[in-house]
Amino acid sequence: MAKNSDNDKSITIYDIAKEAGVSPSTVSRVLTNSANVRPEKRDRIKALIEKYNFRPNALAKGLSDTRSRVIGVLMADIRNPFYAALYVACENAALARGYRVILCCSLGETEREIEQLDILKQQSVEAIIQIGGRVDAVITEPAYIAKAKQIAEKLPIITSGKIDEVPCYRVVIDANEAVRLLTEHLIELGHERIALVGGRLDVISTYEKYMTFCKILKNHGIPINKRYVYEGRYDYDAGYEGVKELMAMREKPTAIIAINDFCAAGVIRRLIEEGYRVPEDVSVVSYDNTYITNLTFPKITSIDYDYDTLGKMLADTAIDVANGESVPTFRRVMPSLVVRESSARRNGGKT
Amino acid sequence: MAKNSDNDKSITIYDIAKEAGVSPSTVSRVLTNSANVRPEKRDRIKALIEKYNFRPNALAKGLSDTRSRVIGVLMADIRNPFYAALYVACENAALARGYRVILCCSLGETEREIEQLDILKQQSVEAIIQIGGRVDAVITEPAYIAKAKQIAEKLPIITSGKIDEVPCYRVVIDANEAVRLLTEHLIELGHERIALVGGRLDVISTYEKYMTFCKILKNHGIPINKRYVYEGRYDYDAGYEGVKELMAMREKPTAIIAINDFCAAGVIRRLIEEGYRVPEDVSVVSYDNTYITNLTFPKITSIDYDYDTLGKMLADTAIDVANGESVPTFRRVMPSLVVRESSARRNGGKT
DNA sequence: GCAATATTTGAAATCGGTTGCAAATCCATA
DNA sequence: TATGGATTTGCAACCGATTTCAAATATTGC
Repeated sequence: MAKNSDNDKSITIYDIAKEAGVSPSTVSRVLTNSANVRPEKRDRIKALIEKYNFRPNALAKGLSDTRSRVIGVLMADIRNPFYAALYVACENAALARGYRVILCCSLGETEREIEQLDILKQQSVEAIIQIGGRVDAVITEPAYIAKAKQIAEKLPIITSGKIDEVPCYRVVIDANEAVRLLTEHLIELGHERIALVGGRLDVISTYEKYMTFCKILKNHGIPINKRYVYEGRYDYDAGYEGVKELMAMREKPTAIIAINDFCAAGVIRRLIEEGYRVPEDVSVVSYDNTYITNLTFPKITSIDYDYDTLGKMLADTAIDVANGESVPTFRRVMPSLVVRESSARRNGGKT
Repeated sequence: MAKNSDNDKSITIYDIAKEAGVSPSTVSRVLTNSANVRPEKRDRIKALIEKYNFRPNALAKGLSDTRSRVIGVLMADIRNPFYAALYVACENAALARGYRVILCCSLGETEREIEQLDILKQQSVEAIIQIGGRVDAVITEPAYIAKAKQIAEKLPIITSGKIDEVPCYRVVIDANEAVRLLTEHLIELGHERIALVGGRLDVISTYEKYMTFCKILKNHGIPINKRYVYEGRYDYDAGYEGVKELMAMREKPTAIIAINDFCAAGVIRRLIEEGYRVPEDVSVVSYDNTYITNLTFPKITSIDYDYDTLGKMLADTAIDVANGESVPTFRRVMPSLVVRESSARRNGGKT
């Protein structure tokens, strides 16, 4: 049961070397495939490696060649399916290129995230992927900026968001397109009284969504009603509370864009509790297309980000930069709309 | 933007030493607090550490003192909220004791999981927490056993499940108690025709649940109907399909125990589609108490495992064992029942 | 003020790999 | 068979910490 005492020592390159009757350098060479080794010896060494199931110590390797082959992924909370999906996508992409990934979750605490930037550096990661800007944590505190700046001087930072004043590589979802897809989807279904639920306008990404939303309405000649914007957190409760407020209005919205799937679930729940039918009376759509969209009834129409592609782009950018290749500092990926059951043509139903 | 070229080199203990006019050993001593250092020097060194925000290279540290202060966590899929919750709990507990955590997800592929056992060892983790036995992946293939056995000789393995033939420390949820809580909850509500949906009986943990379930029914003098068991995967579809089959029967069940929350969501969906009301016509309960229980309508009555406690126990066990402390090889944690909206007293309703 | 003891300190070895350089071995050609 | 160039190999230094051991310095008691 390995009480961490007895035969703890692992096999090293020296053991292999001795048994093969060669020098450690030679073993290293076959390990890394970095130079020719006489076939006869090579086979002998390989056999031993096989026999003992030898794996070079990753710590030592990282130390000596100063290439740790590890990248760090920093995000708010892996329990959020949006992040989890992206994490797995990044990891798969990294793995495919021989890199490992270290995960750090700030859980929304700025201080912890600052700490984690240091930890990642300490772990000799070759690059940091910061997946952020999507949750309540508004990480723009000066202390965070300062630390990120400091780190960014040593290590490339790749972000799916945006870190003020900090030079980093950005791989972002085209938010304008996302807003457009949702808004025009609803407009095509005949909706004009469209409400926005959840998210805070002092979060840049949310604010941008709002602005685009207004622009699109204007383009379609639909009047903008500021009362149709319910600011809140990025969770279920925000949706639930938002509906309470919106449906108490005289001119009730006929469609709601929730800031994410969690929020949409809250929206739907409250609507149903109040006796509205979704989507017959009110259409509900949201961003993220996590599996939550399939768990509610009705299933939610949502914006999909193609997590695999996005994750791969993040990881590839990180690894390319780490390898000194020149990489565009800005990339965007296009979202798409997945229509499910929660959105439908507007009817004359109850107002 | 750190193109991984220019001033890549980080500050080392030597730099600090030189500037402080002392030897590296001395710096190391203040770093690890392992011996006295004259206050004057100590302050000087600490100031420099502060000034440069110096953090000792974790690779070098791990290499030299052969204590990596890292434990590995191996699970099927972090995108599953059950695992995610447990992971975060483990990580927090580990962090609190100065340990870091490396996450590996097998994504249900046995081969990948085998590979990851090697990777973790290669990373010099001090212990491996294997959170498993809960999903479709029935990891009992001989190759896996063999590898786990091999690893277990070098490294302590702590599991929330059970790995055949492999000696490991176990921290498990009392499944009997979980089954009992659910079953008696339903019986108290007047249900006798209780169905089991999802899960495969050739998965040991599922089989054990089934056996306990039967025993409890018998204790209450309720006849066992084998047709009320719908085997399937551990997901939404299993629940959805299960209901289709069960509700086609003559004597329909009045309550359903789903193998987990995903499955329960499918169960509820299908019931509603078929015109049943939950819980008025059919009660639905499940295991895991993930946040999914709050997203459905009605919210799901589910078994909670107290993830924080479980995670802490796993992490503490891992760290204690790694530190050579003697630790019980078996621990159990008691689950509890969280009653929500999906279960109610049986009524005479439609059969 | 000096010996004896206690505390600080630094030199050097170590952890387990990689790699530059020079020596050793190989092969082909003259 | 000797000669030259190309391959293969091993030695030794290095990556950045920790730690043992002995030397240097400080403190104490007399």
